[in-house]
Amino acid sequence: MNEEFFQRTTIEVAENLLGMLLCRKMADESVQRCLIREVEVYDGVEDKASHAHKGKTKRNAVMFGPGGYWYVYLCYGMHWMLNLVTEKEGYPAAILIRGAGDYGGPGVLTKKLNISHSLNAKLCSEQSGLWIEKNLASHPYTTLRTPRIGIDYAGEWALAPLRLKMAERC
DNA sequence: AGTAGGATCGCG
DNA sequence: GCGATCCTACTG
Repeated sequence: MNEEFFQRTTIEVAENLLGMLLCRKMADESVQRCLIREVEVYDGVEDKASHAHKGKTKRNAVMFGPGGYWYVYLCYGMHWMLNLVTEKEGYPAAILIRGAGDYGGPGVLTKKLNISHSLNAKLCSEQSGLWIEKNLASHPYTTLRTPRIGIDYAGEWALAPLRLKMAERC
């Protein structure tokens, strides 16, 4: 994936991300490929649920940079959250990857794939050991949109249908 | 320097 | 429904 892919609107990238493969080079040089099933959109400074809402800080600085980089941070003192930065330089936005492969929940995902702070601000590319690939064997699915998880404090933004989930077509 | 509050999880 | 657990950001 090149920067053209990541620097579109966040919702666009999120829709594309579903059904693609999250690829991780493990310590033993093997590569794990996980189908991305669930993501959440955090778009702009207006969004009260976004870390960018309170302005640029040392932690969230990556969100303000160009799309195509990983934003990894610690949550609740024990879980690493994996986000993909989107949009152009100066516009803070990211997509939280909540579920991929058989791993449900953002904290479980990063634990299984051995993802932590060392990947923060790294490029989403094979050279960094964590990247995205198109899924050549994709199955048909529909996209389910619901409110995001764990952000009740965000007022009206807590209701916005910014969680995208892959659902089997029936 | 001290502190409040999380984009969670797994066990009851 | 709750406790674990620690970093960040904000306050004084």
